[in-house]
Amino acid sequence: MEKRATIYDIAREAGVSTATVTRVLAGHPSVKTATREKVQRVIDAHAYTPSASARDLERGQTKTIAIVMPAVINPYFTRVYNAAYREAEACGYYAWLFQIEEHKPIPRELVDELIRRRMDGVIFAGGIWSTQRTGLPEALERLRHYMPVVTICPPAVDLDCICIHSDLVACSRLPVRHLHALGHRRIAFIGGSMRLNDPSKRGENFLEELRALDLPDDPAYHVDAGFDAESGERAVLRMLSGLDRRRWPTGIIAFNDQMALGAIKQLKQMGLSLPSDMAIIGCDNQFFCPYTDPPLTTVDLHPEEMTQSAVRELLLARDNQAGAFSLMREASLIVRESCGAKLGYRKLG
Amino acid sequence: MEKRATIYDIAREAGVSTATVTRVLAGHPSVKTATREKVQRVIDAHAYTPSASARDLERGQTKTIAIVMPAVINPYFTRVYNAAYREAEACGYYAWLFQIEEHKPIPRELVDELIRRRMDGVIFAGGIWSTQRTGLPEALERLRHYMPVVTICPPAVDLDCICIHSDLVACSRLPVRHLHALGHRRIAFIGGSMRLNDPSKRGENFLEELRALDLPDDPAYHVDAGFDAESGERAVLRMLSGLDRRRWPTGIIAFNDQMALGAIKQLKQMGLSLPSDMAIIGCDNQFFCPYTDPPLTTVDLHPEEMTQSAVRELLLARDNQAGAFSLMREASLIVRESCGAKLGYRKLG
DNA sequence: CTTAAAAATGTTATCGGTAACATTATTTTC
DNA sequence: GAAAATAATGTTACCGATAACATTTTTAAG
Repeated sequence: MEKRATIYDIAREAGVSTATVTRVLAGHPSVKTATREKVQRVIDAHAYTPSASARDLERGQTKTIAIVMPAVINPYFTRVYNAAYREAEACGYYAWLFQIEEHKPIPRELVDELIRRRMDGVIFAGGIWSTQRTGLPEALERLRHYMPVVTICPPAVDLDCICIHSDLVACSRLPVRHLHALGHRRIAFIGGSMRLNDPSKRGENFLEELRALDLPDDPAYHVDAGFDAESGERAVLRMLSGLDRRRWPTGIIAFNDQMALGAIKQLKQMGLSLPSDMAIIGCDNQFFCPYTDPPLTTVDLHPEEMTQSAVRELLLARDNQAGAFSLMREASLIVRESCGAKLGYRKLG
Repeated sequence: MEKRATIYDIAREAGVSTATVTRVLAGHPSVKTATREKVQRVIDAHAYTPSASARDLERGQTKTIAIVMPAVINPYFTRVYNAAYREAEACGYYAWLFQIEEHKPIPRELVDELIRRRMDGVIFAGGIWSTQRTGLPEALERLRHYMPVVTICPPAVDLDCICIHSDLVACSRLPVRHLHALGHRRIAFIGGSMRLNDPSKRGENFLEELRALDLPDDPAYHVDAGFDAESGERAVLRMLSGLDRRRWPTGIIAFNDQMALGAIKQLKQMGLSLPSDMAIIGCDNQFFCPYTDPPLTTVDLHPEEMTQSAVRELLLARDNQAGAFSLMREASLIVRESCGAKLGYRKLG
């Protein structure tokens, strides 16, 4: 690779000092037009681009924020990442994604790397971590000395940082009430169960909603599973095959849309027709929801808006030194046809 | 934020020189055990992490490669990104994703940023760019002076760099032959048409396959569209509504799985039953393919493997100074049920 | 035409590491 | 026990920018 021109080369060739070159680069006003043009010509001639390492070293900042998330294979995280990238860009920053494994501790090495690379801030996202097992609090404790941190995840125990999250109570209430309003009485939940120490408490919230409506909270109506489509299949199979047909639920709420996808397949395979024999609701409003058969009713957590707030608050926190606080984003039910209703967009309190 | 400890602080406190600290950091053998331990204690006490900016500046490399791609909203690119991240990590590098807009020119500002940030290499990915309009050749010309470049995209005109691509002829041949073998004679193609100056030539290849098999290459059998599910819907509607029912194709090949998703919905909406009334084939083997109804037969381009090669070749190119060459990855047909066949996995020559 | 004020430019310490080279301490060898 | 070899550590120039401060040039004021 070629030897790069440095600011000294440019200064020498333009017959000025490096300070003047810096001024031209920064668009500083106190440079004579003639000088500016002369320097600019040399810059252009060499296609000179100043070294970010050198600048960062001197300035003590990198104009870069880190996003730490589980694999972007999951479309939800794809949306988070995209929103972060765009918002950062709009604020004159770059976003850098660091992937972690969903259910493993955050590697110490990664935390070090974020500090080494002098990130101007970090966003941790991940709705389904168990904060205990991932060691988020410890990572946070270390990072907070060096950079502001914002999390996009359930407001779990004593995370001493800015926390953006969605209304996870509504996230359970909306679908339960929707099904209830449509006449369903036996409602089940698949995935991300309470037994997994799920900080989002989706399972617990689900149960509470059932109780609030005097519906049966039969333990057979919620089963553990992974978070992908195949888990959805398995969960449905496991639940229904263990249950006398007369006790089958009439509606199923899935932890996310992928699981709903799998559930739909399994239900059809068992000979049920949807939505008449079984209603189903997903979560996340993924791109494929309008294209399932029947189109999937789901909950939208508005990850883009949450992420946008996260980036803004992060950048604000750099200056303000603001303490910990949390911000909640409401959830919306997106009604399609998988519950038999065809009402367009609608919110339930 | 806190003042960070520097290598000088550590050296002073440990009563050694900075060189010794550097040696301890690098695990250099010629440090007495006692000294090493003493220094390490101070390092640990301060949780000292050396500045990457300073190191990069001195070393002239960043241990970072850039991936430049259209939005990762598209699951295909998600897979590319993931594979790149993993492979880079396995090689001791970090991967940094930079997003661009699919059909707009690569911003000059982005190219500059890659140079400024002293990336150790760049991978451009994107199957569907028109290289002319994106200005890839120009970007490449500028970048190649500073870092090795690898593209994962159709081997378009005179890209003077390492180019990894999939067998795009097979990508058209496989589905056409599959349908032909199942008895289909009127076969249509939706999306990414030749009129768009598509460097992947999927449309052209499709036509050639038809001709090779003496099948009708009626222009009504291929329609332009975008690349998402909605485009698939529209494309099918447009094609079929413009065609006398007796001339309808019996099989449709979609540019990608999302389009196939839309096509399926539209076909069902028109009252057709799949696969008996219409066969359909997608491309990319996305996660949702097994979950469409019927499960979608598709082509797998093996993006993960391609990307892995891309990263390896890129890192190799740093040392070897190797010239331009290209590497092709074969495509596989993944047979499910959307064409009426249920054969499991199978390849067609 | 001075002189003060303002504008333009230059000088240089600094950011935090690395590593070549120099120096000092410790062994080894005879 | 002195010289030579080796091990351990220190000194310092350098990487390529930035910006505070100093200096020179130009303009304005009297």
